[in-house]
Amino acid sequence: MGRAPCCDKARVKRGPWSPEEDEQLRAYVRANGFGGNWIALPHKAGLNRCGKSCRLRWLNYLRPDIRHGGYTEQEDRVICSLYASIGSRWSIIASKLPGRTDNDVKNYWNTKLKKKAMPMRGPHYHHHAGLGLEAGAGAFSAPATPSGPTPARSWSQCVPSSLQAAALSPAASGSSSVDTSSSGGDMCFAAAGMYQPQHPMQGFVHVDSSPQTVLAPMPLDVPAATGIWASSMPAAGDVGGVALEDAFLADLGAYGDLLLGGFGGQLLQDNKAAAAMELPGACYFPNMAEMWAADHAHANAKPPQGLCNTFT
DNA sequence: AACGCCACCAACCGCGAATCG
DNA sequence: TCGATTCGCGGTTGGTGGCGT
Repeated sequence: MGRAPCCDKARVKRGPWSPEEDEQLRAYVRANGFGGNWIALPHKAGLNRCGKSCRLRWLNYLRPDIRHGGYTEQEDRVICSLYASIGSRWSIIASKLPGRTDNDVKNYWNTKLKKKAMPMRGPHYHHHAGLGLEAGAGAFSAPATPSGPTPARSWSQCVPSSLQAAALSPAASGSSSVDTSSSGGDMCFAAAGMYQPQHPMQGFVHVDSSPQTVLAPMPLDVPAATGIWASSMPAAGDVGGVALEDAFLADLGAYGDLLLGGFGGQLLQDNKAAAAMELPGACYFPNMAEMWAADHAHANAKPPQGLCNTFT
C-alpha cells in the first residue's frame, strides 16, 4: 500500500518563500502557535503551502531564536566530536548547539567542516593535532594504537574506588547534564549516568552523552564493577557508545577519574587542550578491544604495559 | 562579456517513529 | 489492536551567486 501524500503537490506552491509568505506564517504562529498540526496550519493561516513546508520554514528559518552562520571553533569541535561518536544524527548534534538547526548543522558539515576535518584523516593516525577523525564504513572507525612511548598507570590508579562504589550502589541520581540511555536487555541507567548492574557480570558504569544514542550491548562476561567506561564508537566488535565532546567533559570529570576506551580516549589524547583541562585523572585505552581484553584478563590487576595511558 | 565550475544553502523527498481514533 | 495520520529526521536536489578562465 502506498503512502498517502501529505498534500496535493500539484496545487500548493513550492520553491523559495517570499517575504510576504514568511510574514504570514510568522504572524500566524506567533498568534496561534502551530496548534499541534502542521498539516492543517497552511489552510488556517491562508498559505498555499504544504504543511511540511511550513514546518520546515518555521523551524529552520523563521523561529526567533535561530542563528545562521558564524560558527565558533567551540561549535566546530562539538560538531566534529559528536559526528565522530554518533554519526549523522543532526538533530541530536544541533540540540547541543543553541540556536542551530539540524539542517543548518548538516549543511555546515557537508559544505565546510567535512573538508576541514577530512584532510587530517588517513591510515597513519598518530598524535597529530586537529579534529582527529577517522574514516570508516558509514562512520568513523577506531584509530590505531598510538605510537611512541606512553606512561602506564597502575590498574588501581585507573579504577578509583569511588567509581566502584558508584557502580555498586543503587542507581545514582544527580543534577549532571550527562544524559543517559539504555542499551536494552536488563540494563538501566539513572539520571546521573550511573549504570546499576542487574547482572552480576555486568559491572561497568556506563556514561552516555545522548539519550537517543543506540548502544551496542555490553558483553555479558565483564567482571564485576570496576569503573566508568566510555567509548565513542558503537561499532561492530565494540561495546557501547558515548560522545566525549567538550560539552560533557566537565560532567564526566565530576565523577572523578575515568576510564576511556577507543576513539573517545584518542580524541581527547589528540586534543591536548581538552585533555589537560578537565580530566586530569582520566586514563584512556587506545581501543575498546584492548580495554576489554585488559579488563577481562586483569580485573583489579595491573593491565599490560602501555595499554592504559594518561593524558599527561 | 560569456561561459563553466563550484560552494553554499534553502527546500524537497521519502522513510520510520510516534500518536491518534 | 490496528490502520491512518502526523511528525521528525536525514539524504538529496536545485537555485543562486561568486570566481576563474
